[in-house]
Amino acid sequence: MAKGNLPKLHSDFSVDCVIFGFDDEELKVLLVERNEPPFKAWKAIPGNLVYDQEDIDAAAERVLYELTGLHNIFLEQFYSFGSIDRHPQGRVITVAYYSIIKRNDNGLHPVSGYAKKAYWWPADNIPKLAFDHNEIVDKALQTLRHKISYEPIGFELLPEKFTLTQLQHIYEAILQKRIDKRNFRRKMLSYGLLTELNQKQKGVSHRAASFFKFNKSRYRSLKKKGFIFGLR
Amino acid sequence: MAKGNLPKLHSDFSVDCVIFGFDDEELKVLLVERNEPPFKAWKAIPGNLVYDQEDIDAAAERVLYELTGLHNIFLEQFYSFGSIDRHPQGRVITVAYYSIIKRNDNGLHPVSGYAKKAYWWPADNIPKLAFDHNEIVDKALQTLRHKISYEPIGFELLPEKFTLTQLQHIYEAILQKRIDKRNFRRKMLSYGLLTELNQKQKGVSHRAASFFKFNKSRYRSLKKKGFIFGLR
DNA sequence: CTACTTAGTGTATATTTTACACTTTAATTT
DNA sequence: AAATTAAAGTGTAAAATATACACTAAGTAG
Repeated sequence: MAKGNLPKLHSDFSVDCVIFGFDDEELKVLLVERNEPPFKAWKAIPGNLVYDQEDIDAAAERVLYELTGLHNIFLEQFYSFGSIDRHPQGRVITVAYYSIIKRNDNGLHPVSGYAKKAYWWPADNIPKLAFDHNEIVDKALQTLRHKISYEPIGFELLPEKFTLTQLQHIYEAILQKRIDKRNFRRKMLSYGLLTELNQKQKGVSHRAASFFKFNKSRYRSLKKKGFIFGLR
Repeated sequence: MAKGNLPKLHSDFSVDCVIFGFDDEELKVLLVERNEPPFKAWKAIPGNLVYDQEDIDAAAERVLYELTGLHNIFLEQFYSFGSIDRHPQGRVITVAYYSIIKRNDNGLHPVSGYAKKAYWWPADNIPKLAFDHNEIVDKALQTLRHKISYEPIGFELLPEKFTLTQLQHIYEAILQKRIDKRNFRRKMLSYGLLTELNQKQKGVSHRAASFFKFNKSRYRSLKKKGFIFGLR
């Protein structure tokens, strides 16, 4: 695996997965503690080498599952990183994915051992990471921030039923700006894709908010006709 | 290189490059004729295996140079394709780039032999291509169509000096819709990024159009402040 | 029953987008 | 040299969208 003096016609490669979550306050990124020599550091979500029998999308799903115990999660490839010297152990090209998950209070259920030491970090305050992982997380963040302006990915961070205030907080956290409550609600409701449920919050010490759900299948059919769901 | 029965920890990989051009009428894609057995077909721009000593971006630039004789061209990675069976000769993951070039009447000056048989095809009428190259070209087109809505990539298809009508034709070709001339001009000029030159077309049998140039450095500084140049 | 906290709502103004048709200029034709 | 042809270049009104802004409603806690 060490770099040879003659060109080799193959390289190792891996998938990396940047995982975003939201805790009702701010956007978070899941980072794992790297304990292997030669140094100890945080790193972005583990890459995994990909095997010959596995599509890269499937490899990314596997990595995500091993870390979180979750299946059927929003997961999208966003860039591949291939500088010669990006990895100290030799040439490793990585195909990077980002994932957006709903954080529930049960926490994560990692399947494999290496994923045990994973913690959420504020997206706007990422520590120094191993290798080129800061670059990867940055690009994932850029992608997420851009994407929310033309696709309804905010809902991926929320449970099935959510309040408009929760949704607004997500847009504010991702777009990094304050949004007017009335204008936000008007805009979101104008698309006709949110259904108000006959349910309200319980146990809150103030007026209870209505729950809504997002009509995903209706969105998909509108999207085919050129409709854009987004907010700048 | 054939698929083994046991997992291998590496795979071959390549870069592919989808090249767009514009001939004052429509958007074109450069395709090369594939003559190697076992079959003959058009394919998207040649992938090339990447060597251990080469960054993937550099490899893409090299491929582009070999095909066109051009350097310093718009070139951007957009997706990686890694299905197990995408290539008949075994597992090859490819990092795909798209490029936008100015077509001048000199034509192309391919450097390497394999690129001699390259022809421009209308982007909306691509023939059946080898491997998964139709998928790759489709995704490149989607990327281009999306990108033009928030970045001034149209200028990459034009010479230094261009008329507003040329520019409009590019937007129409890429966005696949008619645009009102007055509204288009007003919008484009409103950004303050086009400088009208003291030069006009010559030898045209109608009123001669003014030439303009695009102020790229000014655009870059505006972009840093959050400015978006685009058209939907 | 009072205080506290967040949910929920309307309107006026500014900005942006859209739709639309004629005059100007240069070369070519007669 | 006058008429024809072809694309360049230009303004305005209406519609749609985005923005700015402040109070009332409802539920809980004390």
